[in-house]
Amino acid sequence: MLEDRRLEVLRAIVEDYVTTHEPVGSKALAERHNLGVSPATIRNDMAALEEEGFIAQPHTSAGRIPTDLGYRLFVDRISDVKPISLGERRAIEQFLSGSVDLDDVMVRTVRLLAQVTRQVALVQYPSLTRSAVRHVELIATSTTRLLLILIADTGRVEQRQIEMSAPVTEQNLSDVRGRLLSDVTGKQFFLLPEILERFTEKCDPEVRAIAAAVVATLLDAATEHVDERIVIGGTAHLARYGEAFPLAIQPVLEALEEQVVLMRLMGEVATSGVTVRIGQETAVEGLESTSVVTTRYGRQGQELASLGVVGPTHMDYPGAMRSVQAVAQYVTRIIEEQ
Amino acid sequence: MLEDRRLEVLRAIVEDYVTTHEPVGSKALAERHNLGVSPATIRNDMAALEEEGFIAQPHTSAGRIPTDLGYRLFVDRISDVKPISLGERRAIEQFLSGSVDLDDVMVRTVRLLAQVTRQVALVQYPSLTRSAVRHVELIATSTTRLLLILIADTGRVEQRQIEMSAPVTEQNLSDVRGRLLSDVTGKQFFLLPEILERFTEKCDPEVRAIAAAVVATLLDAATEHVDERIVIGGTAHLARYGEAFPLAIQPVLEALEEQVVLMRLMGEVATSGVTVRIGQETAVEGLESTSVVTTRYGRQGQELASLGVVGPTHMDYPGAMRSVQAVAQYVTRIIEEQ
DNA sequence: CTTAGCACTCATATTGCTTGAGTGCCAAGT
DNA sequence: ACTTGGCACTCAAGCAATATGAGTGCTAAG
Repeated sequence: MLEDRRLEVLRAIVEDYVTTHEPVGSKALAERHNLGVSPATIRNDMAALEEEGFIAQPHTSAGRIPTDLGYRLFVDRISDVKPISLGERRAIEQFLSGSVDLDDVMVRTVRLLAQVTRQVALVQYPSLTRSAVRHVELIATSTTRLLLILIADTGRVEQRQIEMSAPVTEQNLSDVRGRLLSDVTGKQFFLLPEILERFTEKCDPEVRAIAAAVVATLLDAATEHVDERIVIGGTAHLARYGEAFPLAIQPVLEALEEQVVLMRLMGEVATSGVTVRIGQETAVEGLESTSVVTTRYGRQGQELASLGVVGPTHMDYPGAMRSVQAVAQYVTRIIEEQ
Repeated sequence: MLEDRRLEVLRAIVEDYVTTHEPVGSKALAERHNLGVSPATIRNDMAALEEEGFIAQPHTSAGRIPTDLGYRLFVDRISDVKPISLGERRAIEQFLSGSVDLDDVMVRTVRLLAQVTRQVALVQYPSLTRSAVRHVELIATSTTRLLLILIADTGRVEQRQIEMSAPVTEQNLSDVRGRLLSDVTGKQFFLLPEILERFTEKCDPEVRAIAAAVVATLLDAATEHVDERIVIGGTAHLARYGEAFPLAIQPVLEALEEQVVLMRLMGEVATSGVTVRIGQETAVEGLESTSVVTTRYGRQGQELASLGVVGPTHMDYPGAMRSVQAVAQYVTRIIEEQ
């Protein structure tokens, strides 16, 4: 059918353009893909596709390149994401195994993802709000200084100093510590505000000052800049395009250094499946000519955070989607083992 | 004296080249700096400087640019590092104050340094070996799983999982924890191997398995990849040069993603003062056409780690040296407050 | 030792020209 | 109604020839 062949032509254009990075013409298409029709016919289809806004010409005497809309259609309707090969599977497994702690897992993951996709990779630390308290520790580092340590079941550790106006006795501290431990251990972080609401009141008057300070700090640490940390890797891949493309890398690098931007990229992700945002769709200044492929990781229904890649709009979408998904799967597993 | 004027000329060349990024000619020099001599005289001096290898001509009919050797001389003998202004001082202070934990201090510092110098900034986490144990915590997360947490007096936290073959009772754990705490609290990390050498033997036979595992893990965490973490920021500044210069940014970005390379950059630093490595002197593949300005931070005699910037050889050396030094001073102060 | 004068060099910019990839359209074919 | 070969047309990119001028080195005079 006609409509079908047009999609075939679009797919061929996207695939060729992604590999060659050069506008593709009707003749080349007819040669490289056996579409069973002549260049002239393809030209007609191309004219139609251009009319509909899926492809464009850089200049009159050049071939066509896909528009953002073209990539969109490609991703939505044409491409099929193949499962990863056994070899890749093994490589991922090997790369991630042997991590000593959460930081290590994050760093290895981002490197792996960057290497596999040959793009800039982003990995967000597991959210505190979506995980549970494994342990809380409260230590006096001097008579008026406390150190609060929060350990999540994902292996994430947060620490905060607490400055007390009056000296704290070991006994009082121990009292608060004990109550706190039994109240919060194993609980989900997002439940803490509720759970600790009446914590201070229930304590002996003697230790209320400590309790109040500790609860305040704990809630602050558990909620404030909860999902802030994002690891980036593979920025060198950006330079690969450098000269040849309108992809000026400075704004991209700048955008990648803005926590706020990254949070938006990683936050607005569908809870299931792989999210692809193409060009303008990223809605981020500096990333207008890049695409972002992300997915969530963590057990289903309790997704911890996101990871993904950022690359030029002419990236290998099926490949990126496949790798991102596979890596997310393995990270989920590794973190649950921690 | 003649020799003096030649240095003056070199300084003028370096300064002009650093600001304009274009080869500077004799005429322009005579106009912009009042050297009191004519362009012809300057040409003679330039010929001599070129003979000695301090400057070079990109091509016959162009002005001169400094060579690595020229920058070296400039840094060693000519430039004077002015103290930072009160405004800058305030800005630094304000930027760094209000950090909630060590991670926060590191991130803020690297951003600050990148912003002030407009270069790529590197900040190394405080070395464990050079700091002391503030606290050790040992927690059972299941009957056979322990979590060891190390807190340094710099605020740095390390954590490790310990997998036991046999179940561990709370009492035994408490025993080991108590001994460990009293043995290591306040001690310098580099003394730990010695201190803990006979730890296991001194324990009750019942808890020796635990003790052995804990000590092994602790020593591993305290010594193995001790200085590995380095924070990078301001990579977008690299792109500023991008097109216009032989500074291909890909190799630079690649080098900056290699922990080993970074360690070499940050490790080989004079214990006092600011270290400047120019071009080839960096002895790092990918950084041949960049310079690295680093210094150590931390109390004198007990330097914790290094920080610095990486930029093109035609950077503003006095400015970079000044900023690096100033930031190091403030970081030292902030970390000691932690 | 300094300086003016001058011939020389050579990267860069400009211009005009050629080439050819690729298109759009039309008329003929199935 | 779609497909296809033919053909005129467009225009970026490459190339050669030329012009420009910044900057130099050298020489001879001050």
